[in-house]
Amino acid sequence: MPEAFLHKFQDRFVLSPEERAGFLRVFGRERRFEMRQDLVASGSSLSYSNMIVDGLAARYKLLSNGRRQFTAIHVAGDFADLQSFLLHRMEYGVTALTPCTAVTADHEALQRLIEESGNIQRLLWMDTMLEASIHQEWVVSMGRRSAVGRLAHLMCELFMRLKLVRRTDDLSFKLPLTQLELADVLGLSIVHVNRVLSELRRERLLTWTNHVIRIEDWEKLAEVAEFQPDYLSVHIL
Amino acid sequence: MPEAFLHKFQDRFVLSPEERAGFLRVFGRERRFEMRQDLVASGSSLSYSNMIVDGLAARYKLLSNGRRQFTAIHVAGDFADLQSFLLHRMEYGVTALTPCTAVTADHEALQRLIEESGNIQRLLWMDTMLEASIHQEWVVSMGRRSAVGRLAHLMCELFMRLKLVRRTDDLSFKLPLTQLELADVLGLSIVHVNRVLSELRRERLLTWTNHVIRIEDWEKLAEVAEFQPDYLSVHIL
DNA sequence: CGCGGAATTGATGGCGCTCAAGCCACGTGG
DNA sequence: CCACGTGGCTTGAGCGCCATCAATTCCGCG
Repeated sequence: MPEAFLHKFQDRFVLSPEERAGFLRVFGRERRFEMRQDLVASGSSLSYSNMIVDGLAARYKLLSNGRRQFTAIHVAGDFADLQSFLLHRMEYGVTALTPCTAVTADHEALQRLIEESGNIQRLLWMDTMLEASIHQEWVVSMGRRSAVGRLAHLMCELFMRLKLVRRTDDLSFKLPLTQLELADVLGLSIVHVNRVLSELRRERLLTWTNHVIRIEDWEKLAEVAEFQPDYLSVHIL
Repeated sequence: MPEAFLHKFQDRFVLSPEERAGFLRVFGRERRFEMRQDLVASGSSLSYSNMIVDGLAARYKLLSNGRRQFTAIHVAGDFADLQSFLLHRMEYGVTALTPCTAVTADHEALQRLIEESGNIQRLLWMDTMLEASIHQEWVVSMGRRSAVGRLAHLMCELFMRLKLVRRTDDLSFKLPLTQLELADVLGLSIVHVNRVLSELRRERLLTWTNHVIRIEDWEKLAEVAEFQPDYLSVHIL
């Protein structure tokens, strides 16, 4: 299942068969998490990192009087906490947004793998750079996009990322979040998320029923979002 | 001058004398940029990367009808566009916020260096992870902090980062930006930045005169900002 | 059927935006 | 020396987006 990770890089990065095998071998036991269960607590130190292979997980930080902000959403093929490998101490928590399964990469094994293959280290480095790109785009969203644009942009992004790892179905994908969680992703209030959603529905850009997002009008949605997929290093669709 | 880069990691990461020498050798000619001159244009491909050695630079993205959002501020010791090394195409612009000098690291030389020393590749990887941490904290700021908290937090962050590379003087540091630029960093309007600044001044938390920020009350400023410096992987002050 | 969590809708208020005007410092040229 | 232009800062008025609070309604599930 960790193959999803490799899908993200498509033809941009090819490993030799041995590297590929070595990479896949680094992943150990599979663990299952309930919705809302934390995979990793903020402040902890770990001897392994988690890669999501199914479901959605998210990083979050808490502020005083209960405010919460998600800083990243992880889909299949994403490392949730590679930070713990390099920086030794997590400064955010990771929680399961949906029932979610992860495989672990033991840090010592990862270390050995990297020493054998600088190529794989480069691949992991590239992955964190891609993450950084996404963070930056979120900064743009929160700073300069309207609530509608922000939501539209997130939906475009998730669609593209899920498509890369083959978790979409035509123009729709599973998104079993609550509106509260979406609010904490977007930096909005739950009530306003509701209204913005209804606006996108009214304009026939997308629907969200039974926990499934269906994009009704990709062109218009991308226009409202001012979505430029370059930052995902993707060149499809 | 690229030594500033190494300061950031303090004792967390030590290179052997040879690695250190090799690392420093990779940097070539020094280039000087005027205020508001672009070091790198969005969309370009480069054969080298820029490390800031003096002044301030910033990444930005533009949206329709003139909106601009800075996604990162770079101080001495920061790579402005390491992205071009791994991803080949810049998806943001980099501009000089102040007169600014940079040294270039040729990609081919960088490549050779990395092949010799996985340790250095690890160091660079760590640097982009640190960047990602900062981006994430910005997301938290923009999503869940008030305008006052946001500005306070930025000042705390800049102070710590500049201190690490020895660009502070007691509790003050040079920050020769305009309020417009600050607005595009914080995702606020210029008018509101002005008001928020005057509030911090009124509360005697900081002053900003002659392009110098002076923190008058670190404790209170950090409290208003809810500043937790862990994300900078710094353990001083 | 009844419960509880989530979604929706309405009312109200405030933070932060826009527009507009005025101020100040600085440089330039008559 | 003054007139003028320019760029940045400051302040006020008014408004709108989005938050908060409070009801209801919807829906899945025991």
